Amino acid sequence: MSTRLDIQGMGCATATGGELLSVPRAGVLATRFKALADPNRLRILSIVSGSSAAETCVCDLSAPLGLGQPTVSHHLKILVEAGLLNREKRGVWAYYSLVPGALEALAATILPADATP
Amino acid sequence: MSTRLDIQGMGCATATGGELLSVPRAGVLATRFKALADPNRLRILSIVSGSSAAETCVCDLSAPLGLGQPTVSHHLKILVEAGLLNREKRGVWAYYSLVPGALEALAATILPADATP
DNA sequence: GACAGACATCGACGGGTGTCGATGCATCGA
DNA sequence: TCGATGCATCGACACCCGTCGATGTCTGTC
Repeated sequence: MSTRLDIQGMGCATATGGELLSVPRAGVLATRFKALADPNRLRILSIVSGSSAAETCVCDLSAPLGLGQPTVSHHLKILVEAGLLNREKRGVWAYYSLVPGALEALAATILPADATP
Repeated sequence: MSTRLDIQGMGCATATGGELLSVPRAGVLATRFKALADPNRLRILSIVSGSSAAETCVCDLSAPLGLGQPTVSHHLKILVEAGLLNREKRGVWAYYSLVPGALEALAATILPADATP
C-alpha cells in the first residue's frame, strides 16, 4: 500500500475505501486543530515556547499581540482546554507553559503511517 | 534551552520573550490548520489516503460521510486551496489525491526545534 | 479592613463557516 | 444531436468564532 494516514489509535477499518477515521475521533482531532487555526493562538504558542523560562503571564502577551486582556485570556483558555498549554497560578499572576509532548502527539496524528521510521 | 517552537522559516527574533512567529506567517499557518479543523475534512483526508489507488472521486466520499454532494465539493475545494489535496479531472470524474509531503511539512511546523533528530 | 492590581467571566456585536437545495457546465453514450 | 451523468457554483440559512467593554473574583499590600 502507498502512504496511508494511520490516524493514531483509530484501529483499522476496511482497508479499501472504507472510512479509516471514526466520527468521534475526528471530532476530537478537529477540536485540537481548531485551537491552532488562529494566527494569534499560534503566536501565543510561539511566544510561550520561546520565553526564557518557558512560561509566560498574560500581561506579557497582551502587548506583543496587540490584543486586549480579555481576548488574550479567551485564547489561553482555548489552548488550555485543547491540552496544549498548562496554567499555573502563583499569587496574582497566572503562568502558562507548553504541555510536554502535546504538539508532538498532534503532529504525529497527521503523519502517514510509513513516514515514521 | 528548553523545548522551543522554531516555527519553520520564521527566522529568529529576540530570544527572550520576543515574538518568534511573524504575523504574515502566522496567518498562512492558521489557514492550513483551519483546513484540518473540521471532522469531515479529516475524514476526507483519511479516506483519500486510505483508498487502494490513493485517489478518490467525489461520489465515493458523499455516501460514507453522510453529506450532500455540494458540501463534499466545498470541503474538497478548501483542502485543495490549502495545498493538502491534488485535483485531477479525468473525463466526467474528478479524482483527489494527497499532495506528497504536505501533511509532513505542516506537522514539522508545530514540532519543537530540538525534537527533530 | 480597605484598597489596588492581575486575571477570569459575561454580554454583545460583526464576520466567518458548514450545510443544503437549486442551478450551471462540462463530458460521455445512444 | 440529445439526454444523462458527475461535478462545481450560487444563494440562503443557522450557527459558531474572535473581539471588545464592563464587571466579577481573588490575592497581596498598606
